Amino acid sequence: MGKYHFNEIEAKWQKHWAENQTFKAENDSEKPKYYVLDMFPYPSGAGLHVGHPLGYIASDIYARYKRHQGYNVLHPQGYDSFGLPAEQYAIQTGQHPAKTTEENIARYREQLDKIGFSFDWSREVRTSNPEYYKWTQWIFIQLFESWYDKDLNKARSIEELRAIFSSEGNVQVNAVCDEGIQHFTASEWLGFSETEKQEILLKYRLTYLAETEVNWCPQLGTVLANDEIVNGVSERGGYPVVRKKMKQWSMRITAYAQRLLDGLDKIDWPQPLKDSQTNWIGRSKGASVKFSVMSYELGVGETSSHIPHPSSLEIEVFTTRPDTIFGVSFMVLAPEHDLVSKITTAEQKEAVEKYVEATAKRSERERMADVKHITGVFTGAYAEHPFTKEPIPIWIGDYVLAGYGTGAVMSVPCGDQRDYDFAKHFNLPIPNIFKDADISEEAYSDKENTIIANSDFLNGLNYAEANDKIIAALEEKGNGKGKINYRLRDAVFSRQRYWGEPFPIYYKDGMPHIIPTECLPLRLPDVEKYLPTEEGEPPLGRAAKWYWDEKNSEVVSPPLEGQGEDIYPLELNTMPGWAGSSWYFFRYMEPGKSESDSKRDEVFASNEALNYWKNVDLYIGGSEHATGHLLYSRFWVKFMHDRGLVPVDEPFKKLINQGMILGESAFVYLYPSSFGPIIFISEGIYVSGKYIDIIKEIALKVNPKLLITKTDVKIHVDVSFVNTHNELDIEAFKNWRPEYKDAIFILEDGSIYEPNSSPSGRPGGDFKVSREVEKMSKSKYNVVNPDDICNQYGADTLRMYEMFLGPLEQAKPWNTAGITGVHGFLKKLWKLYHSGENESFYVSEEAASKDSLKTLHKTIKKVQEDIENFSFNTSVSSFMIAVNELSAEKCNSREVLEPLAILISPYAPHIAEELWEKLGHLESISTAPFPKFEEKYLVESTKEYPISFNGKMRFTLELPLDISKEEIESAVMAHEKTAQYLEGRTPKKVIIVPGKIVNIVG
RNA sequence: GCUCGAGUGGCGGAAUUGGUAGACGCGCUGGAUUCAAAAUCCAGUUCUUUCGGGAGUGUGGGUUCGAUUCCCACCUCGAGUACCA
Repeated sequence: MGKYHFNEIEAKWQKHWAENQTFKAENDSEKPKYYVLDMFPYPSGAGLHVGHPLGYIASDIYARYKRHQGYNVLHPQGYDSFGLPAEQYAIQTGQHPAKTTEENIARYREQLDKIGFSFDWSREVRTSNPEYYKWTQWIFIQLFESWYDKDLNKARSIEELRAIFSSEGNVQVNAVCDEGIQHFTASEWLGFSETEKQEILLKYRLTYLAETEVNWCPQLGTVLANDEIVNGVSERGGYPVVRKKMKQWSMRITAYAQRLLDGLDKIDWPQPLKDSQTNWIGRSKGASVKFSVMSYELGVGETSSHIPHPSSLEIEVFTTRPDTIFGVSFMVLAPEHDLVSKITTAEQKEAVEKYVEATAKRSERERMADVKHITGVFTGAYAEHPFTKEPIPIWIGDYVLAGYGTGAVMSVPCGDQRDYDFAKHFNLPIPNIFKDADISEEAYSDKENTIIANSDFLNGLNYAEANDKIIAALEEKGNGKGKINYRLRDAVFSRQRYWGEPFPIYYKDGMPHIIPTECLPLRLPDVEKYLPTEEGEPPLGRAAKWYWDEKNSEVVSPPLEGQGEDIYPLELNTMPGWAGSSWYFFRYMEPGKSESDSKRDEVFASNEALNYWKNVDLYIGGSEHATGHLLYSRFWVKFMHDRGLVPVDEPFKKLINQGMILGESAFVYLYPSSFGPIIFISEGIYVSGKYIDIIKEIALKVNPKLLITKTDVKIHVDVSFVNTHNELDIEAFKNWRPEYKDAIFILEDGSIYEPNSSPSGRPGGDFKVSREVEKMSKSKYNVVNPDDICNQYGADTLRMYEMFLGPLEQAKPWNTAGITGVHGFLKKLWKLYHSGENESFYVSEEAASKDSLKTLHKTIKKVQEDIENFSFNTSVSSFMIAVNELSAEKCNSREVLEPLAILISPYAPHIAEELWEKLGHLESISTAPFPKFEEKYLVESTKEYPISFNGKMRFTLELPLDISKEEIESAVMAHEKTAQYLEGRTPKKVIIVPGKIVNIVG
């Protein structure tokens, strides 16, 4: 009875919470609302490891704390269940991803339930559920049906754009759209065919089709992510990968660049995260400048007939330093730049093509990171300097990336280090345009302290003056203008994959058309194989029925030759992972479908729900989402806000990043002997090097001539075979892999392992492994499973230990050995309430001691501050200190033990509920008011002053707190130890900070 | 390469605004209890030392009566880098 039976207690309360729907959020409540959300988990086949719940535990503590504070808390959970791993698994095994996803979710749920989270599961969402992705498709259609009005600075409906075109053409329209759209009048517009109109409208839509560069792997017939490419070849299979242009759906996120930047000031996010979004968006002020390509009559070299219209070609560059334009001595285009093939001369053709081909094999990241190898090729062509009219050689170089800016740079080697290095390497001129600047060794890039020289009308001006003057001159000449440039690129939205949302799009006369919203969801069709088709089309190309019958509004089989005139092919790509996760937080606001008032079938979320919950108050997740999910969802929310779909324009008010929990991998050293079984070497023997002689002895019996050399081979061993003392369970290890069955083990003491005769009596007691901290992953065999921890120590122990490991936002290694400390603490806590006979439950109704009340109140203060600062690790320490003190004081009064149970309940909810019930309460502890801190219990009358000499603390002295500085000084100077440390010197100065410190200088 | 973050005992980490460095826990050492083990309890545990002391928060400088904390330069590790989620 008296013992802490965590397994029974936890099962009992988890059942109680589920049956009573204790954590169900209300959409209609007198209480203030609070919305706590975790980043969407992807249900992987490996299940949860102890690193995953870290953030969930933190947010759960916060959610429970807020309930104690009297809030109506929404704390939901669901699954981001579309994604690549399930598809990869489907390719390997042929199983439908829906099936494996379902299984993975069931496993996740089971694991999550064991940890005792206070989730409102009635609101669960799954992105791969048609009931959910219907609305992802619906939002896509809203984007398709919208354009961005720069004058009003918001998204508007395409219908309004059509109306403008019909009444006044497009000349006055100030929109974010494709480049180079021709102007037309209202009457011209009305004269266009529907297909022509669609073609034009597509250039304005917020989601549109565009040619974008991708990593194409011809053998796999698919596009790869950068991290699926290792050393230029595919991670899977090792096939070559090339950069290739492909027509894909894009999202005009660049329309929102400035608003995404401005919005950062309104949200409470960690500064590094804001910084990374700021840098990602990359706003820079400068000028766009056009350089004409020179015809050969103006340039040098032979005349060349392959330039179609001499001087009509232009290279547009963006520069942040237009003031340095007179320092331009060459230009560099990205090898993929459209103009490259048009301007390259016959002599340079071969070299250029070779270079372009070589560049196509390099990844963007590789090109950015590699600054050591300077490469490039001269195109043979020249551009005309807009002011000096001098010819400027045009080069191509892979340090210029096609997707950045215009994919071309004007190179000013005296002012930019990369240009400088390029010029030095290829022996190009480096004209100096800075007064008194030394550019013999490196470029001079300081723009604040510079005076422009050798620059015609800019001579003698500083950066700001020159900048303004040159922009004015460029605008006057018509070959440039001041411009704000963003590094942010439009987001590619197509994936050549199966396991994602189908686009509600079909193609008619080559133009995309949307499926009527009442026909949604457009369900993902079945395919017999999850690979691309033989023609290199995405997997949806394999679907038997994947055509749209416009007349009957249904998905049909492909039409036979000459038949089915209203039947059109459906889009074969699917949406990316971030589609479903860009709006899911709104779905949770609407009650789940099991509720009678749920409107989930009619709307993505009802207005009442959206207006009640507004935005997420606290969002916890990893910083790796900084520029993906967290930027895309802000974009979608701003768009939805523009179109009046949601009342807020930022999704997450406060955000906290949690760090990664790392694993402690175990390794065994291996000698790959050629003369017999594999030999494994215990850590100590390996480190000392003594193993060589031992192996020689073994080898001697086989063949005395064998040469034994050192080994540095070590392999991962499953951490479940290793105990907390780093000792390997040899028998379990031998059974792990058939090839280890007959292996020889050299033990820590140098002896050879014999089954059943190990010195310690247990199998393999004396074989040690080495440890290393690595990412926790299945492939490293270092995964620790939370349900194992729950079974052995309980969920409350797991929750507290995860918090105890260290600061929430930092990465830290998991070490199961340390968990006993936290578990012991919970046992001690239990004991505090079981001081009766035979360890039975006992609390007294008598007043608590002064010391106990002091312990309680300093703990209330600390824990409250800690929760509000997300410093959960330090509050676990405070609980330990509190329980240690109360145990020493033999405290058993209700006055202290009752508030203590509430205090600890966000962290260890099961034991808290159990104690609460034993204290005589019938209601769950989850909404009991949080204890109130009272200063009066903490007031001190004296202070133990540290007395320092020259900043070094030497002794302490207890003095009343209400005495004056002078009194402190005389008390300190009168102390015998003071004289001892002064060794006869007279102090130069005595620094006294009342209540803090005394420092004697001299 | 670029951007951001982190370096404190054997280990995880603590230290409110610049004010007693190492709280709390693990591990380790010794002891109590036990036939024994587990569990539990008690004491000790930064290093060094001639036992007076001395050194000490990645390295080297600086500011200050006083620096883990502020400033400058550097080193190492980790994360992100646009189709992993």
